[in-house]
Amino acid sequence: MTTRDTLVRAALERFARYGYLGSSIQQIAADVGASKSSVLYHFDSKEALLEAAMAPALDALSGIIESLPERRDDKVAAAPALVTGFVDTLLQHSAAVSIFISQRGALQDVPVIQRGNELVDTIASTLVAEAPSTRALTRLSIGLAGVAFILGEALRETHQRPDPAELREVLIETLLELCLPAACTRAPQAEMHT
Amino acid sequence: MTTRDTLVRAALERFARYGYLGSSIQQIAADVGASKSSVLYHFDSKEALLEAAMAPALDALSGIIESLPERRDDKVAAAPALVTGFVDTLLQHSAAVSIFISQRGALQDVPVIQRGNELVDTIASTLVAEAPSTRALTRLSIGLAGVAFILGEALRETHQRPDPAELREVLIETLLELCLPAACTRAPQAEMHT
DNA sequence: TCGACTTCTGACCGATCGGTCAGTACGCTG
DNA sequence: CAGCGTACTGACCGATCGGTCAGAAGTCGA
Repeated sequence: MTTRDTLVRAALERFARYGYLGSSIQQIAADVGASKSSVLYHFDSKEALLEAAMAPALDALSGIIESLPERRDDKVAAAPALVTGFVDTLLQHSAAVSIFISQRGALQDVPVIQRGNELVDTIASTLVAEAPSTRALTRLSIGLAGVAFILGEALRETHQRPDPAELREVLIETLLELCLPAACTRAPQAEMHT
Repeated sequence: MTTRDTLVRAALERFARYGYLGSSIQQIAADVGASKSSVLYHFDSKEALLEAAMAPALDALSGIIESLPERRDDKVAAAPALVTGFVDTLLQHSAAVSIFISQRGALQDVPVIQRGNELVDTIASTLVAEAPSTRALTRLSIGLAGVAFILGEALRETHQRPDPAELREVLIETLLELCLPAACTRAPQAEMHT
């Protein structure tokens, strides 16, 4: 593995755990036994390092939504496979996903974050294209943000690590449940109208 | 309104929007037309300012879980009212909730964040006391994190602001759905075992 | 052996950070 | 008026930040 790749991995972990603003180039360099100058030799700036670290995840998600419009037959039937692939991609890039979800507010001026925002907008508008109700959009947001949060939580060393396979199944199932319109009615609906 | 209260409000908004590490005392002071020294006169440190800003939200949530063990009759029947009160509290303190959820990783050494962590642990263990399965816990986490994310998103000026009343209902309904064990079986379960 | 290129480093720079401190303006009480 | 506590400020401090730069060390082909 090249020094550059090592730095990207270290940066990804640091940024996910302590935040982009909470991580210094010095610390990332120390993590891999290099100097701050070495980091700035491989990457033009701290932002460039963040971009290099986030790029694979963004590319993977871009790939998913590009191959999306092909299957147009039955949305409900296609949903499980779609959500499964989506969750697997999120799991593969959990650190980057966690960085994006929890820090996109503070980093709204960073280009790579803006690219992520556009990507999310595309996903959202695609998934709820035919029923862009506030309700559907909100449920989808809860699902995506919740899943991303779990991903970020899973890569911390505290608490016990859940079984990855079981986690994957629960994520897929829950996201699917939030994504599809509620087919079966809930029993007690509280005192809400509807 | 006293200068102190004004500063707390400004800090809450800054911290939620740009992150604790992304906000300087100088900026918060400028938001209210005061000087940096004035901020440090009212609060011993930047951490103390964060604590003062988060305290009302943490106190409110503490109040909720303290009044929890009283109703022990039927968990399922009590859930709607409980979740409703919970969501309303989160809505009242949306900025603080957003700060906590998205920055608790980067601020894990800050005492007020640790207090929040303990609070969340208490809530989680209380809500899934009788069925502490990974599944139930994960679903609950997704719901809480998702709702908190929506809250943080709602207080940004970008995009259109959704109808508060409708948002509240969707949040309650969705959280309730994720909280209660799935009473009715989903139709297509994909190619997962189980 | 001699450059040329890549990789990497320590020294250094200006800016900004959180925080300290001496001092000022003001209102109240005696 | 004097004295005192509250509210507030500008000047200043050390530390750390991201980033620049000149140069050292190694490799490689001519």
